[in-house]
Amino acid sequence: MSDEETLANAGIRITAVRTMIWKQVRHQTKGVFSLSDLEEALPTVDRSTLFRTLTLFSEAHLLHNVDDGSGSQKYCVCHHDDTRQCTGHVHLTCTRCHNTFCLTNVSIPPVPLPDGFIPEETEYVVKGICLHCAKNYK
Amino acid sequence: MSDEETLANAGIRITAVRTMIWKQVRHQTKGVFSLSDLEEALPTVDRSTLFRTLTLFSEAHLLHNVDDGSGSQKYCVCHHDDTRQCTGHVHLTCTRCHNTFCLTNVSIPPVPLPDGFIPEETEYVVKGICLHCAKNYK
DNA sequence: CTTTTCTCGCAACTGAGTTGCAAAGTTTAA
DNA sequence: TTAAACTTTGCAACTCAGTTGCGAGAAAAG
Repeated sequence: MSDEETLANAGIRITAVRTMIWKQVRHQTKGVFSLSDLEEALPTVDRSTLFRTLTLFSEAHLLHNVDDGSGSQKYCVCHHDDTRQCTGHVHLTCTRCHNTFCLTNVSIPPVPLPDGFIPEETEYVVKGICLHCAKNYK
Repeated sequence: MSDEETLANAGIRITAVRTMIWKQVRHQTKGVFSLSDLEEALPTVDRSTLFRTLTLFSEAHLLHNVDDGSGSQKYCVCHHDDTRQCTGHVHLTCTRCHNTFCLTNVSIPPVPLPDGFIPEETEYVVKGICLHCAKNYK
């Protein structure tokens, strides 16, 4: 499926800017990225446009939002047809390089919740030092 | 133990402002609070002073920091002598009233981590609707 | 081809966090 | 007890991420 088809299938109108953003988002190395990461990669596109486009993609379930506790919103490409599969897994955040990684194959173990609380979404984030940083800075 | 003794025991120099902040922090109703909450409760004290004092208390293990994914730093009074017991439990965040609650008796179930990753801290946050909001807004 | 609607970039603003600096307060030591 | 040294506080200013209003230009509809 081409990039344009992916957007069209999600009900998103195709423009040059949106296609460019989608290509960048799909082909970047980081699994989880922030608005600032994207800003750096695409300096010709305005911050507000990036923000609005990410919001659009997120609402269309092409991306999902990740709260990694860094205080800034992160995004991650959905690789499943079912959006529900995209959330619900564990994330790792490196306290040195500040990258966040998805453990897509590790789902979040459930915990008992108090009666009457209606759960909507769960975040499980492990902060620590990633393999790469542990090697280089040790 | 008096409020002043608590501060002194933690190795914190006592001042009128610090005592005032500590009293407010201990006697407030919310379990988990933000800098803004405190600002509202103590309008005579400057934001920067509140910030520096919270950081000080946190370093002295009188408080601990909570990342609830709201994008703003939250704090919570430590009720244990051992700081380690203060973290490691599950938090609930209400998406309606934006309050965060500690489930101090529910510890975070471990997950398998990739080899070489050195864990430091784990956040487990369940977002949803709290009992109170579920009743009132249903 | 013209009208209507959508998209984009610019500028400006919000809110949380943070810092430099000088004034006020506290401690130390003569 | 008083001067010097140090600490704490408030003010102002700044950063950074996110967000919004608006007008110009692009795309779609008729």
